[in-house]
Amino acid sequence: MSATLRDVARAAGVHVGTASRALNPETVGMVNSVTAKRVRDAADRLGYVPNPIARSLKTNRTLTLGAVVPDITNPVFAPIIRGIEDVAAAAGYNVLIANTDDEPRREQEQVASLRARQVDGLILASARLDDPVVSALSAAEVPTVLVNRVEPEHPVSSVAGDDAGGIRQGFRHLYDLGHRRIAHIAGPSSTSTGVTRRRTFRLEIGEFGLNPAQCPVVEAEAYRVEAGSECTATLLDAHPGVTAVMAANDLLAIGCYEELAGRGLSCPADISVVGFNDMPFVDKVWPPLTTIHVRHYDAGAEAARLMIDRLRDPSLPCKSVLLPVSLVVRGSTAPPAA
Amino acid sequence: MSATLRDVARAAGVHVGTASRALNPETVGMVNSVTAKRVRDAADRLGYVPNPIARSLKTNRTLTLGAVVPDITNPVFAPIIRGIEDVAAAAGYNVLIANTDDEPRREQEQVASLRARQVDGLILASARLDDPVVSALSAAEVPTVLVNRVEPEHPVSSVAGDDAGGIRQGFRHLYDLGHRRIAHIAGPSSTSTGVTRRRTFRLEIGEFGLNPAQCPVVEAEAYRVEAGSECTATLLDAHPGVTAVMAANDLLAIGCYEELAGRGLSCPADISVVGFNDMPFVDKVWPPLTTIHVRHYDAGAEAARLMIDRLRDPSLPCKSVLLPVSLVVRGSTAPPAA
DNA sequence: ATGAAAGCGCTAACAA
DNA sequence: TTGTTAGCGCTTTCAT
Repeated sequence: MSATLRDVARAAGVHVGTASRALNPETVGMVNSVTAKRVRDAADRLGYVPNPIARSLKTNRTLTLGAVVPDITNPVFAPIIRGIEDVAAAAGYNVLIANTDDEPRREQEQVASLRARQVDGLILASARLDDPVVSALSAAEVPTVLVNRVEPEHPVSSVAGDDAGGIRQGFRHLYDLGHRRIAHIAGPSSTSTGVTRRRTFRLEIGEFGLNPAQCPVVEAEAYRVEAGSECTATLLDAHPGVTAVMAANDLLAIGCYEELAGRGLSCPADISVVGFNDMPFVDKVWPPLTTIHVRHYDAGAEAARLMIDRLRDPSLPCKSVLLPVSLVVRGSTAPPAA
Repeated sequence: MSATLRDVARAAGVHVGTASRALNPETVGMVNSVTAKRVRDAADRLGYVPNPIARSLKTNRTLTLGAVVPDITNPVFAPIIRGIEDVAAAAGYNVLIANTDDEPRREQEQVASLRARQVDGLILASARLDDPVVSALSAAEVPTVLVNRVEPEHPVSSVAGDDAGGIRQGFRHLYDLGHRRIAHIAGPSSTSTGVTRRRTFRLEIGEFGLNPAQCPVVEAEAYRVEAGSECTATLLDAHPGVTAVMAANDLLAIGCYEELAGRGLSCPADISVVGFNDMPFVDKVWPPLTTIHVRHYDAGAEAARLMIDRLRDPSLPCKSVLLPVSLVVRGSTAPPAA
């Protein structure tokens, strides 16, 4: 096996305690610099690698974060994870990832498992609205940061894209193009993104003086392509006059594309479509999707930063960060047919 | 803080050793079943959660696996990770993920960091051909499994898609369509996928009796969209007569699309394109990409299975699994123009 | 500035 | 079957 601190101490002719102090940046000040050097040399010579398990047992900190996402395979969450990992790694933290597939029970289990593993903090991208897991965490005073989702009820830190701003930009874009019959495929009302985007859409109808009866909203069961198709079908059956649809997310927009194609309708000639998120490759579909760009990587990075700051200074208050988003105009939007 | 084993023991009126045995499935046989029940009840009552840190310190096993990928954001690697996580979780293992961005130095650092964290085994999706990291791991007898990449030189377990079979299927498809001037955009020769796919392509030229001078190969610097565009440009400049291109990967194929579009060439009317991997959304680009489907999730799952079997029984020999792949014909291939 | 020693929570070897 | 005890490798308090 590899060398232990005791081996290093012996090789340097000091006691373990001294060796420990010499090797720890925070305590090296307590030790004579020449002794410290002797210890460091011995450590190098023996290829000493500290055992974080032993340290954790003593310090009650694992330098490990838990990250819970619905599905790491989802193009929205992968960059979030990457952002978390990058800043965590830079701060000496590792991150344990868990997928929930959006099932409350799995979320519960995964969080329990991560807590059992003694993670120092939990970053949740999977929080539902009014999620009991979040209340439990907050009650247990487990450092928690929400990302991509928001929880107005509990005092937890969170970072998310500016959902309302995004919808506003998309709406204005369609309006400026001349659309007056705009539909919304809303996300699940169990998600904060779903409800915020939908609420903002509703508000915009009034804001622009459009006729609510001509601007229908239909809610998707989940942020999935198939749900987007189904909603589009419902939408078009009930409101054939719609000239544009604003989807709560790119996946739903793609589903919308499919239903449109299935009906022989062309986008954007017959119907314009706007997505949300600007996932990778959404610029390669046909037509290239006009959507709202969200900086998911930055969201993850910021969440990790919040977490680490909080860990360093537990007295820090909760903080909610809203990341700016931006409209990316591509090929799926055009003026309505005359 | 939460209850410790000592608390449980006290509450149950037994000694820690007994409590430990009673709570551990593998040793519960050594303890009187009524005592065991008493201990279990006490544990439940106190909400006892074992501290894996303490256990690890004693047992030298962390029940944690390390997974090293170039980039978790890459649609090929996300499912691999997911496969790993799912089977790992089912076996009680957690997974620590590290990204290398395909930089050898980062790979080295990440592996070192994971080893320092005492992971029980390492799954590498980032291995280059003849990777010194792999030799080091094998020399240090760290349980290692390669996924998506293969290392013929060292005795390590690996699981990968059938690269040769995939290229053969794609080649035959193009040949059957009538193509005789088929080009290959090869992956980096630092990857086993790059060299195997390229070598097989070369072999197929002979196999089908085509003229090698009319079937050029150009190597991409990396599996990236831009590289695909550049290679296509080089290819078309030097061999304007090519009627089909077989890309070593979907990203390269998409890059090929872009260069084709840039030159006003149409796919598949002017040039057919075949990808490799069948990444998510590649069926949504235009034209829908004909490609080789690889079961990445299964690859990850199988890799984790190999790892866990090996951990349970270290005497098990190394194993190399080749996953079958299949051609998915979509819209990017057609007979050559007359 | 350094040494000595206790102990984090658990497992396992040994005793009884 | 159960009790006892010695650590796993480290940090940290208390002496010196």
